[in-house]
Amino acid sequence: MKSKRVTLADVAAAAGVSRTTASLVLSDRGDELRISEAAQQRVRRVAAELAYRPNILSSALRRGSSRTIGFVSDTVATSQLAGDLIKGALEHAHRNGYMLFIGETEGAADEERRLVQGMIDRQVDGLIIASMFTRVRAVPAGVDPRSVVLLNALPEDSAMGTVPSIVPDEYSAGRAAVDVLRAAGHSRIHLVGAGPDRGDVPVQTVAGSERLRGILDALAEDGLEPASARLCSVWLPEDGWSATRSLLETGVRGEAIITFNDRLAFGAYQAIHEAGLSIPGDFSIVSFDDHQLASWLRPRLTTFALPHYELGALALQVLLEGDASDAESIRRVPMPLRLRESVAAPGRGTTEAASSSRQTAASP
Amino acid sequence: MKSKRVTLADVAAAAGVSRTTASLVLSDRGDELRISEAAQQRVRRVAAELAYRPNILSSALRRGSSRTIGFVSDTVATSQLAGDLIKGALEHAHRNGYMLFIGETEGAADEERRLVQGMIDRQVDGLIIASMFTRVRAVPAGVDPRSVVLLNALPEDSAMGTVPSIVPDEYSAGRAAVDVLRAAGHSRIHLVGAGPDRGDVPVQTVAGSERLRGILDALAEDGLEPASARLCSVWLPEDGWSATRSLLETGVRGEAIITFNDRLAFGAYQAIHEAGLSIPGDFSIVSFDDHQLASWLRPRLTTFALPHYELGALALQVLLEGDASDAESIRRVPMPLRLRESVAAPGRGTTEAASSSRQTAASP
DNA sequence: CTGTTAGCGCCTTCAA
DNA sequence: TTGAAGGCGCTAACAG
Repeated sequence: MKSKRVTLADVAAAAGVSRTTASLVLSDRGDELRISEAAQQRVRRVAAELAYRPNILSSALRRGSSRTIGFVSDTVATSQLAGDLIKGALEHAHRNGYMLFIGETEGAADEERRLVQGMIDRQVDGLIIASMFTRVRAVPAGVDPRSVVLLNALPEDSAMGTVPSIVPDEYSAGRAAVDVLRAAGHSRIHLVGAGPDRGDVPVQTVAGSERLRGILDALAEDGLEPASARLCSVWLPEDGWSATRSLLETGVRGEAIITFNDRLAFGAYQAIHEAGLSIPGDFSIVSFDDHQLASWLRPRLTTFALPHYELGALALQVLLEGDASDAESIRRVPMPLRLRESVAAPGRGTTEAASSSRQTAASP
Repeated sequence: MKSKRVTLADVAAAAGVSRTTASLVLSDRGDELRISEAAQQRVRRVAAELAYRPNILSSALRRGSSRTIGFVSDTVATSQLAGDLIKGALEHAHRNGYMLFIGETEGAADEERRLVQGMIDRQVDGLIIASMFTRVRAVPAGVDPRSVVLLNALPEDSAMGTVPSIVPDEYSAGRAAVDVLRAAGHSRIHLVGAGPDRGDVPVQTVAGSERLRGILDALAEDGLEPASARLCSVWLPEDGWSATRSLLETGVRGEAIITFNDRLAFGAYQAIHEAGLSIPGDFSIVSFDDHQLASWLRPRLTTFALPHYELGALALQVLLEGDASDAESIRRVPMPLRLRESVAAPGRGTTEAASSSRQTAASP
């Protein structure tokens, strides 16, 4: 980068001491090893004057630690939902003097191998293996399990307990979604995206099955079942739209819907609005993710937020603290409720929340 | 990371040659320096068997290049719009054997200084200084201008010409937005977000003033002016909603709107729909950004895409190729048109595009 | 054709 | 209290 770099030897020479002395002073061990106050002052002053900066590469070579962490994800950096995953990890890293390498694999195993290898070649102190959506995945081969953490991913059975794992607490959020609607007085709750049985979820989505499990458990405790459920193999607005249309055709009104994510909810809003119905007057809706969209919709969408920032920060913290080998190696981070205007008491008609002046499905 | 690392010395010993020989063979200079075929084979075989990987830190120390680039942005990693900026840079880097450090400053100057410094301490070969939205900004102090590129940012006058800069071609997109509407037969074009005069843009947005300049120039060439214009100091859905409502109150119908970004367009859709009007029957809309949302709206939104991926990739390419010191140091990347269903010929009533079965503003 | 020697910049014994 | 020497892993000069 820069042609001429100031080295420790330069500082030592300019201060008239040996490299050792300069090194000790600058790593704050001068007092400990009783180096004369005068010499210390001189070294510090000269270092400041020359704007000396230790070369981390050489110190890494000598001491083993590069103060660098690798962050490898399938496609997390690019997804908006998960940008905060990186952000949490980055900020925590920088606060502690660490730098982060970022890599995206697009799900390709050989690309993952190359990225992980490239990071190890650069002597990273640890690796975060992240996934955009929560899923079960293998730990890359050939890495020291003591310095890896899975982020938004669960280890395969074989690696269970050997590698720490950070995931959102989807199960509790599922339960809480039911609680919100029950508290508003609803007992007829329709599901859009998954259900009615535990196995009725899109393939490979941990979030789906955990949310569903939480919902069914919470309902069961009140002796209830979903009023209806529609499985969508993909969770995009379009899918939410069709599922909700199909629900509307059954003629139900004044009940509640849990959509399995906010994009499905967006589609549900559109379908309900097209049918000339209103939210939350005709349907209360609760969702998951807290996509940016959720607060753009009108009425604003009640949803459980994926705690991306916290997940990312925690991953780094676990990695740095290194107390990885706890028995409790899976950490579930709470998904906070964003209580907004899409929920009201059951029954057709205008409710307090529904009486706002801006009523159409998608008005701001 | 790993406790025991295979070193070049290990390979040399196992192959029964000196470290130099091993080094030469493994860096493919064996033939050049005429090392015996037998020795080369042995070295390669042993290296493969031991899974030898050169330690890039030590080679960086010796040779100067760490095959690592620093990417510092204000808040780009977290924003969805700009995730592809990083992606473009990452992929181009990885394809060329480079690794990327990522840093986010949140716009804080001292944080930026620390991050840049942290990267230089790790001997990065170059720096990409990125901005989430296009703006004019200073080059960080103390970095070699030959190894820096500004991404989605323009250098201050003082640094103009010394540092390459990669930005979207907003001006041409502004012109092209007018062209799209003119080609559809529109001559009455309303602006939502900026205008009517060149100076009427939110502060500090290069995108705003360039888009506006392009629009006004293109109109002027046909002897036209905007039919109306509404400046919004912020470009969120809410702002587009109010501006569009105010436009609707003037009673115009069957004309065209250019919104200055897709979130404004989202608000415009909502307002038009609330008024019981349709797109593109009552209003044709053209926008900028190609936000994810644009293809979720119904009818899908015609918009000019920010070429984030290309911007990021080009930044890296310019950095690696090092032909930075061209006279032409600002590179403008075209913003491709995403022609969708939100544009039709002027005049109230159902048009071919408007006759689709799904007509409400926000239906999927 | 191959090995020896000498650093890159830092840290860490070990002597003085 | 300070300095000399050696080595982390790699590469480049220079011999042989």
